[in-house]
Amino acid sequence: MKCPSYNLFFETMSSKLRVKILDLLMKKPMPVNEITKILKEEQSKVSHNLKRLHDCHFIEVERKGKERIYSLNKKTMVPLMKLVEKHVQCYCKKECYKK
Amino acid sequence: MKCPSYNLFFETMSSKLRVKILDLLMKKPMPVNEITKILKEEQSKVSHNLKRLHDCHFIEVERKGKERIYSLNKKTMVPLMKLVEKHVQCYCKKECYKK
DNA sequence: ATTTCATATGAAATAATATTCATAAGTAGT
DNA sequence: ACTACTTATGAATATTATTTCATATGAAAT
Repeated sequence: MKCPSYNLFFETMSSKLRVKILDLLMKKPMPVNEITKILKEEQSKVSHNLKRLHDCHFIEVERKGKERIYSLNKKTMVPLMKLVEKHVQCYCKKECYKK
Repeated sequence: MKCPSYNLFFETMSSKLRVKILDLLMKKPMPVNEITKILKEEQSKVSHNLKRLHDCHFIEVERKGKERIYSLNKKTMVPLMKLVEKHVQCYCKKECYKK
């Protein structure tokens, strides 16, 4: 079992594609080929990026026949995304820097 | 006023030096030359990285004579760090994957 | 106005990361 | 055992980010 560092945590989150994948998995678990179809990205590219996400325990895998079903680690990801969204919105909306 | 994106948020957090700077500012606000001395890093390097942190509103500045005092945006940074720490610890300690 | 100190900035050089491509590995069916 | 299908992986290449270096800016003091 790998032990993710602070930096690896954020580095892994700092890729557009990886965040897109996480957003997708927010809806429901799905196999690799479904992710590639929806995001229109190459399979190996997606697999490499899934590996990064998995190394950080942002996602989990389960075998189902030939497929591998990836699912989100909601315990960490949901509060994280909420926190970031709050911060981003705060500094994008007028209300927040009018005070 | 710049509006940080999700990716910029995480990208900015994904640098060892920048996280070190944030950790320092967690203790107290300080000017650039104090940061450079403590971290033993070049001034311009520190300044470039402070800019990134500031663009994302992770830190704030205040002028004081020739110096510029940087301080942490604790509102976002404290809960963020706690969240990450929790996640990292969970996947580093035995208890968490024994279940 | 010029010197000094503190910090910022632009651009080239360097380092780190991601993507691509070819191929391997695993599974299920015939 | 062979084929088809799904996903993983290694290594070369391409892309992106960081650092460095030279210099600019800005504030205070003389």
